[in-house]
Amino acid sequence: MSLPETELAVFMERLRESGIKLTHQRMEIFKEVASRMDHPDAASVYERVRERVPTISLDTVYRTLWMLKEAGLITTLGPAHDRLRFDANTAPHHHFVCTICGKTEDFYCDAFNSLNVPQEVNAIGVVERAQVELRGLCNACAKEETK
Amino acid sequence: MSLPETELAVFMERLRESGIKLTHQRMEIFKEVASRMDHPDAASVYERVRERVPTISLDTVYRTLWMLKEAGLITTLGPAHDRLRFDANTAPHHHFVCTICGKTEDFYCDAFNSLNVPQEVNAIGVVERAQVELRGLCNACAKEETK
DNA sequence: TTATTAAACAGGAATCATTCTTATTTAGTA
DNA sequence: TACTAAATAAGAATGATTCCTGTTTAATAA
Repeated sequence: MSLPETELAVFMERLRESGIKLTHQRMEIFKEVASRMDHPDAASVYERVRERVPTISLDTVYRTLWMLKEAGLITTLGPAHDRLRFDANTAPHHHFVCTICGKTEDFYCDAFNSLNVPQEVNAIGVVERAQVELRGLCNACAKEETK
Repeated sequence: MSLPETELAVFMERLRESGIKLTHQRMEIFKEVASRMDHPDAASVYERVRERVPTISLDTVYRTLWMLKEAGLITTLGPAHDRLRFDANTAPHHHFVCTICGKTEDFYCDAFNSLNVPQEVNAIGVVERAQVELRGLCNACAKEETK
């Protein structure tokens, strides 16, 4: 529940320098998502923040989370902003995911195929497969960016 | 478009040994998803298969894709069967994802923080972050499994 | 080959997450 | 304290996915 002073200060500074208004709602949403070590979905953030700000809307939660992502203060899990995708490539391979358009490309790398899983993970579960996920800008989106 | 004989044989054998009926629809859906190197969503598979089997339903495509995943013939991208999740952990870390329940846990590993990205990837785009994604069974689901 | 039956199917309705629209409120500034 | 562009709340709309129900079919055995 407790949040380091610095994190909150970075958040406020980041908004100010981008000319984004610092609202009560944004403050509470950021505090909520930053204080949680699980990976909450929007509905879960909404439920919790609502205890403190009963009139908040789900739409505001979504808008704020995307804004935080835009500002580089949080990230999303899974292919960005996109729907479920299926993969029939059963050979060992890895993924490059564009953080803008969500495009996912396979690539191959022997070194990545034989990663040594750390002890620590055994406490969580049994690993069946290890994949490297590279996130960045694909060439098409990089071209857009330079405008 | 062409699909190695062996892949199709494995598919048919896998269904037979599980007592799952080999239908025309399942055959076409598997052939479609197995022959594509992109990562199609259900709607895209549906559109393509419909050219050959005009009466097929979207529901059948979904059911069949999940069945193929259950049988280990395909995988899904992103957190399993689940919605978009947000992550405020900005420190370098990695993920363990349970393939059954979709639960995602952070873990830390210095060796994984400094992976050498292969040349090949430069042709795709610019990498901003490298994360290892371990997939497997979490302890809770493993316990369920042993029944 | 034909009959039987449980499984699978098609089609449409229902659900659920996410986004959009619009009228109202508010943070930042003068 | 007043002004204004930006942000909000509420509910409608959209879009993906799943459920429901009556019909069809693959697998099996006579």
